[in-house]
Parts: sequence; C-alpha cells; structure tokens
Amino acid sequence: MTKPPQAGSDDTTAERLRSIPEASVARLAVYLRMLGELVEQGAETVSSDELAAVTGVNPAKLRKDLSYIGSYGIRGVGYEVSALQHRLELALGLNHRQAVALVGIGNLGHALAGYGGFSGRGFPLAALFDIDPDLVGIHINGILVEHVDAIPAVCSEREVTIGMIATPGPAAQGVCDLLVTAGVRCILNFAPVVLQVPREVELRKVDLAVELQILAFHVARRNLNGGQPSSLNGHVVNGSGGLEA
Amino acid sequence: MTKPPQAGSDDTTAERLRSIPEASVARLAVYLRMLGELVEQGAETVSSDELAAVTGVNPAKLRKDLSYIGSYGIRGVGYEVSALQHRLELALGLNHRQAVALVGIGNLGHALAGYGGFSGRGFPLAALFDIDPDLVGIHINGILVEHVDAIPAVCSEREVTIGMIATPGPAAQGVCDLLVTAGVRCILNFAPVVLQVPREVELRKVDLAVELQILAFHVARRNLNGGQPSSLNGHVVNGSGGLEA
DNA sequence: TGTTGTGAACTGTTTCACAGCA
DNA sequence: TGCTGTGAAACAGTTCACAACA
Repeated sequence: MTKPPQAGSDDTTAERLRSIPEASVARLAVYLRMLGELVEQGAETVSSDELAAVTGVNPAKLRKDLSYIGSYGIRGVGYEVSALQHRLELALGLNHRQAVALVGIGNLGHALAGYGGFSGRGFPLAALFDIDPDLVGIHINGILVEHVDAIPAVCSEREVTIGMIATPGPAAQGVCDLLVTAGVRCILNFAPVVLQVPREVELRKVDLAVELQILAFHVARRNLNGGQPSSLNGHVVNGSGGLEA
Repeated sequence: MTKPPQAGSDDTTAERLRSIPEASVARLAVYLRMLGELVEQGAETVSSDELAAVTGVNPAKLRKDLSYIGSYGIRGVGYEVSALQHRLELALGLNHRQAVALVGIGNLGHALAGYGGFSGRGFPLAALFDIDPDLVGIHINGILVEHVDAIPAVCSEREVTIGMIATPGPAAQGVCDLLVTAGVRCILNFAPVVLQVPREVELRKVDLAVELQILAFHVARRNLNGGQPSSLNGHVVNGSGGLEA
C-alpha cells in the first residue's frame, strides 16, 4: 500500500474506498463476476494472469486494481477465489442491498423491469413509476407501477438509494428532480439528455445512440485506412456491462 | 492544427480521423445531439461556453475536441450551428448509413428492436436474429426475425456493418463469431460476458450490472464519509448515451 | 520457483492561460 | 472587444519491470 495503515483502521475504511480510481471500480465489478463463475467451476485459487485473461485486461493492471482494495494474494500461488470474491463485494458496497426505483415504463423500461438480474445481484427493484394512466396500476414482475407524483413519498418510505431514468428525453429532468427530492443520491440515466443534479448526487449515463456513433466512427476510420487495423483498432474499448436478454 | 496540411487533402482525411482521442469521439456525439436541438430552436450560432454548458463539459475541453476535427469557429462570435453539425456528422462517419443487425430478441432485444431512434439517426435495423423457433418468423416493427444460422448469409448480403448482441451470456461468443464470419467489424455487446474477437474487430460493451455496481460503490463511499461529498463526488462521471423509452 | 505488489516510466486526458483573429 | 484555437502544464490511468516473498 502507498499510505501507512492507520492504527485500528481496517481495510475497508473510507480512507481506502475514497482512493480507488474510477476506472478501477468499473473493472473490479467485472473481476467479481468472473470470480463467481470460477467458484461455480470449483476453482480454489486463480493467478492474476488467469483472471486477467478471462476478463480481457492486462495482468499488471489487474494486480494494481486489486492492490487498491488491499487484497492479499499469495506470492507464487495467486488469489484465493472466494476470499477475493468476498473482499470485492465489500469494496463495492454490495454487502447491503440497494433498493432501486425505475421511472419510465416504456420500451426500455419494460425490458429493465423484466430483467431478473437486479435482485439476484443485490439490487431489488423496489418501485416502478410512469405518468401514463394506462400503465399506472398494472404490475410488472409482481411490482406495481405507480404515478410519478408518488416518487418522493414512495422512495423515501422504501429507502430507495438508486434511481434509474428510462423516460423520453423531455421528461427526464423533471423526474430526476423528483428523485433528488426523495433523497435518491445515485442516478442511472438512460434518457438522451444531459441532466443537471446537485453536487452530492452521483449521476451516470448510458447512451445507446452515442455508443453506435462511436462504432460508426470506427467503421469510417477503418474504411479510410483501407480496412487495415490501425494502432487504435482491435479489442475492447469500453468496459461497462451486461443485461441478459 | 498541429500538422502541416497535406497538399490536396481535405479536413476529413484518414490522417485527421486517426488522431482523434477516443474520449473526444464520445463527446463529439453528445455535441452533435445538442446541435440538433439548437437547430430546432432556431439558433444560428453558439459559443463554446454555451455549448459546453448544455452538454456539461468544460469549455476549453470542448474547443479542444472541436479542434481535432478542424472545425472553424468564428473568433469573437462562436460556431455556426448548422455548419458545425455537418462537420461533426462527417467526422463521425454518419454521412453514409450503417446497417445494424440485432441478435437476441429477449427482453432487452425487444426493447432495442422497438426503439425508433436507430433509423432516425442513420442506423437502420437491417436484420433481427434469434435461436428460439417461437420467435423466428415473427415481425417486430416490420422486421422479420430470422434464425441465427442465417447470420453469415444475411449480414453479408445486406452489408451489415454493426452488430448488436443482446443474447444471454452463454450464447454471446458463438453469435459474435458468426457476426465476425459475416464480415461485421463493429460489435456492441450487451451480454454480461467478455467476448474474444480478432484484432481488427471493434468491440464495445454496455453492462448494466456493472453500472449499478459502480453506483453502489458510490453509495457505500458516501455513507462512510458521513454523507458529505468528497473530491470525487458529484456530477456526471460517465458519458455515453440515450435510449428513449 | 512462480507470482504478487509496486515504484517508475509512459501514455492519454484535462485544464490552464493566452496569443491571434473576426 | 470577445471568443476561438492551441501550446504547455497538470493530472489520471496504464504498462513495465523487478524486488519481495510464500
């Protein structure tokens, strides 16, 4: 570790968490998923080279990422799979469930609401909201769709910590404001707009149109290069991930 | 510009495209969307400060991003909105349509297939594939769902340049290989697995589970900090974007 | 011996600050 | 005068290479 350990502090204090680079956090989640698969396959230990190979990252980068959470591998051997898994869950804050609210039950919202992977991964869908009277009152996967006006009351009551916005663009800012009012401090935005939030709110964005345009850019570049890979070409560029169909 | 202009080369040559940083490409797509809205609002010109404000980036960064595509703003005035829009479209390779194939018509696949924003933005959905006999043969939004075995033939024939994978994890690699065989060189992966592709294939990933885990990490950190924003807190962290519900 | 953990070098990105121009 | 375009500085993230050690 870079810093001398504080007397009496353990390895999952705010000190440590605060210092993990954003880019590493994203990869830690990927390592965690792979460790789950390794556990199923009955693996006891895994080396940084092996784990790096299956997650598609550079082994040195993986070791550095793990060093941020102070994981102790065994030199000459590797990492104990289930111990590392546990450590990653702690570091990512997956030890307590995070209730999720989803606003906007359109095309994408339906898909998200029907996605089984949330509760399984510690993110139970606690509430669904829409503004359409035809949708309010129906159940999706056993969850009642409520009116957006109920967001503040319902979210506070059910202690929602994460909000997902899958509304049309023009409605997103209003919905976002309601979530913030309700005390939601982390928001995942699927609407194609730039949301304004107070400093203390964490906002992430998933923008399909942008993803496609980035790919289109690479198609264009490749064509200009006569189909030859350039220094920028090849392999995974982004790392985010995974909604099962 | 940094490099002396080549005689006879115009501003959208491979030379220039090759040198745009990856991070800038993602933001150019966001600027382009905002310019579209400005055009609708009848704006003639826009300054870097204004455009930066609505897209949530630093004005200097925006100007540097635009400098990569050699855009000529007018000093003392700003950028001519529609000229800039046109230049961005060229730089991002949006001047010719890119046919898109979508594989996996499950929960998410349905949502993607039903999303109207593709064709409108120059990405017509040219083919849908699934392995489920109950789905093969039906139409979604007027597009026939075909069997995955038909991927190589159909994709080559319809000159598909971009593939989207929305299958369950275990099926994704096989589908990916088929797309690559069919000559698809850009793939957007929604399945929660790490795909292996040849060097010349551009792969991007959208992973919802990871997005949520990153948010969970921030919830955890915030709680440890006693609810006070830290240096890392606040505002947009990621920038990708936009599937309307 | 084989693999971790990490300083140090490197590469890429962001921000600053200001010269240059309409 | 006001805003763009861009060197240069600062910062962040990645990769290298090797000492430390089970």
